[in-house]
Amino acid sequence: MAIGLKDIAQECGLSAKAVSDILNHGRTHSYRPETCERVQEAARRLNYRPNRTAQTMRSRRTHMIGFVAPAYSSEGLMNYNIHPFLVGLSHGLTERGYHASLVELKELETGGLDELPSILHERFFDALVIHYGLSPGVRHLLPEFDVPALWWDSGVFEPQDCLYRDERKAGRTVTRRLIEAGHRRIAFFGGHSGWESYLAGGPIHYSLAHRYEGYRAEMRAHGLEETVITGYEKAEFAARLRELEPTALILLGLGAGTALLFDQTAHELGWRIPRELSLAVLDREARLPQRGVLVGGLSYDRYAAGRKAAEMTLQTLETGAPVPSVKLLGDFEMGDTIAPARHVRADKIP
Amino acid sequence: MAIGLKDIAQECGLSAKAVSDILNHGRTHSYRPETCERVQEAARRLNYRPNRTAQTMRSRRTHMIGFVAPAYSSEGLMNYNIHPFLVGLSHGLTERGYHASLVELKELETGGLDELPSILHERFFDALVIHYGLSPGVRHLLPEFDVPALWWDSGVFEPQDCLYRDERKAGRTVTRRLIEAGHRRIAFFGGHSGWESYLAGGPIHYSLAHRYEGYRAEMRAHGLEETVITGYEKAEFAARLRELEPTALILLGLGAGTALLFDQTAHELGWRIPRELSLAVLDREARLPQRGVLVGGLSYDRYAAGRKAAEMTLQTLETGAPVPSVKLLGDFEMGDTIAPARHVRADKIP
DNA sequence: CTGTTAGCGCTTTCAT
DNA sequence: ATGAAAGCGCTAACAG
Repeated sequence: MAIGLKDIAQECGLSAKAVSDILNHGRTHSYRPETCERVQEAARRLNYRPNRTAQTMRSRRTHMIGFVAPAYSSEGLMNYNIHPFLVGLSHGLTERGYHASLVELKELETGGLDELPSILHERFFDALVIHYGLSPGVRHLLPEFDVPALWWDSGVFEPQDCLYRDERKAGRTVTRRLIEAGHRRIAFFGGHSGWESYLAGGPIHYSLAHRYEGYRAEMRAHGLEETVITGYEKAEFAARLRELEPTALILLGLGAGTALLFDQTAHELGWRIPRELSLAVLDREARLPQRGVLVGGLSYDRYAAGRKAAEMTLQTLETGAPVPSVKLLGDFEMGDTIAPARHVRADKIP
Repeated sequence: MAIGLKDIAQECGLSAKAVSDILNHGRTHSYRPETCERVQEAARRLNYRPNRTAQTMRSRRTHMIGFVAPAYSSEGLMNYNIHPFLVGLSHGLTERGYHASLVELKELETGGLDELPSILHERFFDALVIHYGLSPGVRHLLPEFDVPALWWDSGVFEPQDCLYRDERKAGRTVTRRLIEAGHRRIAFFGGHSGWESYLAGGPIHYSLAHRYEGYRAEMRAHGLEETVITGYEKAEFAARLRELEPTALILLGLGAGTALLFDQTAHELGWRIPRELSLAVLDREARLPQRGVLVGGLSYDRYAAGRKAAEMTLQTLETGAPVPSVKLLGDFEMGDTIAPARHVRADKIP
């Protein structure tokens, strides 16, 4: 049987209250140093461990924060972007004695919710941090919880309790920086299949839509025309590059496979990156090790965002009131893949 | 005030026991259907929510699994590899009503532990899954917990309660496949700085050391000599390639920046990937979207590993006994970056 | 400074 | 089939 406060109390001939004060609340000043000594010695000797659950039951605080995110299909690919946020969140919470716990939400094809995990109904978490993938409006599919909730990158934009990167501004910023560097034929690379359906009017994660909208708005503001390239098929990609002759490509992000595709295709056309073709990403994860060629574009420091989320959550918990929403924006870097458009042939400038 | 069992009981003129049976245990068969109906209706109407903490207190089970990992320095870069494992773990646990909670361990420079987070002392987690980054032997720095613990990729190799990929075999497998494809001059690319200190006898994560050992052993078994290339500086890297003229490079992994470095340097030498230079990674994360050029090598399905960890943990919890350790190994794929060494000049074969 | 009492919300006997 | 009562380990409130 586990050792409890009572056992220590009995051992020392004290009340459980005294032992609780001394061991779990550091209220040693209320007792004789000698008493404290004796209690601590007994606790060590009997290997006393406080029972967090019992403490929770009295204090009504679990010190647990639920990180709520859509479940990943077991066969599906995953979104690594969540990781730095989660680490930042956990880091910020841990410093204050809180912990983050994962809660998966089953999303339906329709964008609705199947059923909420029962733990969300069980008065367990002190607060929730929600990362919900789908389009705005989804918020109202989730019931009102009686705990504070912070919405991160969830397509929820309200004056309070929201945290997100300004993706429209991200799109505009990268586009503007390229234009400032002399680029005129700037194409948007929306690689994966969801993109084509989006351009045809279908749904897509708000962040991607906003980035594209920002790109388009900035292009138009400069009297330039937007162009989109989709698909990863090499021959097709090469043909499209030859046809459009862009001097810069705006990318959602860049992995090894796509980097090789771009570099190899560029070489086939006799181009070099970045001399004849600049690559600018909209989402360079700030805490991912950057090795070799530095990919240019706008960063997103999700680790910092996670820490911010922790801070906001703890503040809400402390004050009992909502916190003002926070908008994030990354830093732009030219890196090794963005160069001024010195080599644009004059006849190609619109 | 929150609605409890008692309130429902009072509302329905029943005992708390009856309400508990009906609402939280599905023991409806012991009561009149009409009674059950009334209770459920009242629960809905009064918005009754079970209190998980109180349930836990009685059952002595929190249904929480601690995922214990070293804390990341707030400024540092992070190891994304943990993510798919964590998602897999959470996925496997969620299906059975368990949840994963993050616990960060403060690591000292010396490889020891500063202090354990207090939650590990508070009888909170039903079990732990530990991912400990440092060298073997560290296990004994952690105290014996009175809960089951599973060690993932922690440099702990015992017959029970361990889960890890066989990294020596990984090194051998990739090397062997390249040799079978006709390669003879196969260099090991240990990019980052930790590598040079390792070769000089310093410490490094066991998985990297094992991979290199596997490579070396397989090379020697075929009468071939190991060679190592380190560093990401382009000119130096190009010079080293020209000097060694390897037909294949074994990499720990491959990101966009390194991919560009390799492709651009290869082109400078007049080589093409994979025609004159194959790239084989030891650690291709299986659930990361593969787009564009498919990077060849050995995969590591950390998502599956996480699910396995969940399965093992739940089994331990069920049986109360340790589980046999499990060794993983990935799948080898040629991809688009590995080709047979058809173009090796005869005079260069050792 | 220290002890006593009364719960937190639920579940588990045990009795009816 | 249903109810009464005890108690999980801890702490807040109150006494002295």
